[in-house]
Amino acid sequence: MDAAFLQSLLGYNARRASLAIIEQFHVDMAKFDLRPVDFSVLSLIRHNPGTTSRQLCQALNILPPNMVVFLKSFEKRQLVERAPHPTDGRAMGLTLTESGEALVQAAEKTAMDSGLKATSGLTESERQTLARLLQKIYL
Amino acid sequence: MDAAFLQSLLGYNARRASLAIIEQFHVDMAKFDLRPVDFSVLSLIRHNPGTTSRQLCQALNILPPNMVVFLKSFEKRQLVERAPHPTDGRAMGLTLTESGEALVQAAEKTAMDSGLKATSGLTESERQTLARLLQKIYL
DNA sequence: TCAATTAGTTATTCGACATAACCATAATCC
DNA sequence: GGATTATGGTTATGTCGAATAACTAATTGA
Repeated sequence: MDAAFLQSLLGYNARRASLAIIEQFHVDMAKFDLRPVDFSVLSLIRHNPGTTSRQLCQALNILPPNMVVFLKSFEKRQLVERAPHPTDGRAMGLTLTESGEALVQAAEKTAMDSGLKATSGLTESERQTLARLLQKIYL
Repeated sequence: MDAAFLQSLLGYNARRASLAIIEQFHVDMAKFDLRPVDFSVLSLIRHNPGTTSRQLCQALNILPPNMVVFLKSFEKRQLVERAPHPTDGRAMGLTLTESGEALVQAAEKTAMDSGLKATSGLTESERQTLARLLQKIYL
């Protein structure tokens, strides 16, 4: 099958590569029962304690109704706590629980390893180049 | 919002970048009424006339039941023709119709332009580096 | 020859993502 | 200060792409 033309398109390559990396990610994250989007949300809460649902939505391009579902499941799993926001009576400040902190810390370590595994054909310098070029596209 | 950790992950960058490119692609392809997957299928048929549904499925990682739906719509739009396969009585050989050929040819031109537009912050040499590194991941 | 495999199809399900409508609080502006 | 508008959050629902199960017809091969 001649796929030379498709392979000349950056979008095609970006999509195939990101699918490959995410598939590896999915496998490695299974032990934490976290999907990529779950991990992204939790990691952002970890590094931005007290953040609001709305801020997470903006950062990750997720719509509020869907975020509600994620946060509910995190609360049920006792990974995240919601406290009244100090200055905005409508909002809730989000923080990790102690067990959430432990889980996300371990998951972040796994996430880094997973990325290395998925790009084992690249040198460290190539990885940095790749990350830099990708960020130039979407940032 | 501090997203520094997520941005250090290749998978996160790859996903965000591919979404950005594909969004542009979607906009530019609207005039042909083709989604990215439609375009991929049609382009592969163009460059592999007589190919079978199964081969397309393998090349694009699409499951057969879903491919059936795509091909049906292409046939209805008179972009693709199905002929009995010369050697395998179960299979059908796929080719573009005359109007399909014209449409895909124009769409391929648009696809290349769209990729350039989505990566306008990159130099041509950076684009080539990016494509090469991405292919090292998924091929 | 006959069991196992393969190409293609139908019907259905699952899951990610989007829309519409709503409540409570905040901010804005006469 | 009070009415209006905007915003954070939520519920219910819809849409669409992707996956599963089950089937027919044709091929392969032991």
